[in-house]
Amino acid sequence: MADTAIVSNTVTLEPVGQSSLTDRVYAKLREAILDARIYDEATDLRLDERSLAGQLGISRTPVREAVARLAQEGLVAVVARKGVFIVRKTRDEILETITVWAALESMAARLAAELATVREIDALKRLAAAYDTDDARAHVDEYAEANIRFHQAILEAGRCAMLKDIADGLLVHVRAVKSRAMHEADRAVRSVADHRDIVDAIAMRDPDLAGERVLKHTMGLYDHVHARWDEFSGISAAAPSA
Amino acid sequence: MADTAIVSNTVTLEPVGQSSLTDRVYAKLREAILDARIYDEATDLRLDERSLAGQLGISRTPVREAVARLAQEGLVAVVARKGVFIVRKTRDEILETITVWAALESMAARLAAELATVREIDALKRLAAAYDTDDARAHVDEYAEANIRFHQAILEAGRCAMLKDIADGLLVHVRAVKSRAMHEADRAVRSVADHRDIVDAIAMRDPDLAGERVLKHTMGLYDHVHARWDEFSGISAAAPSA
DNA sequence: ATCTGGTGTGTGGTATACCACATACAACGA
DNA sequence: TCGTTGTATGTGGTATACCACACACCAGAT
Repeated sequence: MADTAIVSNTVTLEPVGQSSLTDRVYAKLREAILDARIYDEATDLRLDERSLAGQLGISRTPVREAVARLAQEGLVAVVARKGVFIVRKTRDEILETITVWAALESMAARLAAELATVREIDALKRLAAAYDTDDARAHVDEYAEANIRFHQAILEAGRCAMLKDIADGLLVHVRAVKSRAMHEADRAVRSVADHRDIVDAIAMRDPDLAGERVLKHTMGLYDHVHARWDEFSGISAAAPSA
Repeated sequence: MADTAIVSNTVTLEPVGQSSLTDRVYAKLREAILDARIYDEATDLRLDERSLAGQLGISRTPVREAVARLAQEGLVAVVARKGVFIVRKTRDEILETITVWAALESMAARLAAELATVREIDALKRLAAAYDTDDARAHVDEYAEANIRFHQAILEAGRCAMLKDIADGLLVHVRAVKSRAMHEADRAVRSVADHRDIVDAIAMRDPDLAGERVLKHTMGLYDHVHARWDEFSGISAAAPSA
């Protein structure tokens, strides 16, 4: 009965962990799918609601709601009376995703050119300069991560939460492709140069230029995937296969 | 036992109404919210899962799943142990929505300039020419609908389903604002002119120009809302109040 | 008259049971 | 041997029951 108020009432105490089971399951599943090397052939694409509920020690209900969210997000597809399957996007879907991503990030760059603080621009400069062309060539996987962070930073500098949220939703699908494409040496090199140009445009406070450069940069990835999709069969986030 | 196959087996029979209850409830609720004049003050923002289930003659489960989808879409907000509420977007959220919309449609216009068929371009021309400035001024509400159709057509001409899907999701929130803004005579007039320019750019097969014009056009709406939000209090889709 | 505390009621959250259908496989017939 | 058909089993879809908490309201004390 006591201990409801541990301290004097004038203190604003923590809003308490309000996350529902559904939320936590959703986050867990999403993370699991994310580093599950989706595009790694032979990865089990199947999810079983009952089995998941069992493993997590909860009922099917929150699992189902979490799965439903993943489904709307396009990460999984649920087929009545057949099962829940992790979605492996087709070439065309990946291309569409890249297109949307380009649209969003380009707009963010425009906004960033107008709104970014000098502090943010400095941060961008640092991110863009962290790897020179040789570094990028040498530590490709590491650079791929830095690359993602750079683009995230631009999205954030745009100060439009919705822009970033939608882009984040697509990130899962773009990530693997991006890191894979990065393995072509010339692409990593070009990426470093492009990033520098993009930051320059933002620093010059030129929205049109910034937007255009981001657009061309991302559509470069589009062209790359468009031309060489077949080589992407069986890609994975980090692929150690003997 | 019989009547499983009504006709001979070589006939591919209809895929049957495969929509689940959840899907239908989702569609119904979405539609209901859409023409519920969300931004009409005094509209009841509350949704009751049990009551809805009762009205529809089904259990809470599909209703909950439908509500969850609407929630992720941002149309409603569910608060634990308090209720489900239709979301009335704030000024800043509307502005963000317009921004994202601009990004998507601008990209669609770029693509349309490259990919649209002559037939599609003709259709766009017709949509843009259907109302001249006087018509637009005279039949504002009617024109507002035509306006939406024009923008939808551009999204479609881009041949990027994902672009259009995401934009459709935002449409609900943009719609009311757009039709309201249209009531300022000069905006309707400018809109007609802008549309013509946009189609021209697409017809000229100039992606950069098309993208830029759509961007400026939509950001015009942004500026308008930015400057005159207060007058939007209590807007509605079609407001007949005595 | 005002404040305090308990209690009733309604909400979304969760657990559980059952359903209809899809699938695989075994049993049977030609 | 091959094809057909019945049947067992597993899946997501739906219905239902119960829970914990939020909130409003009222009784009692001050």
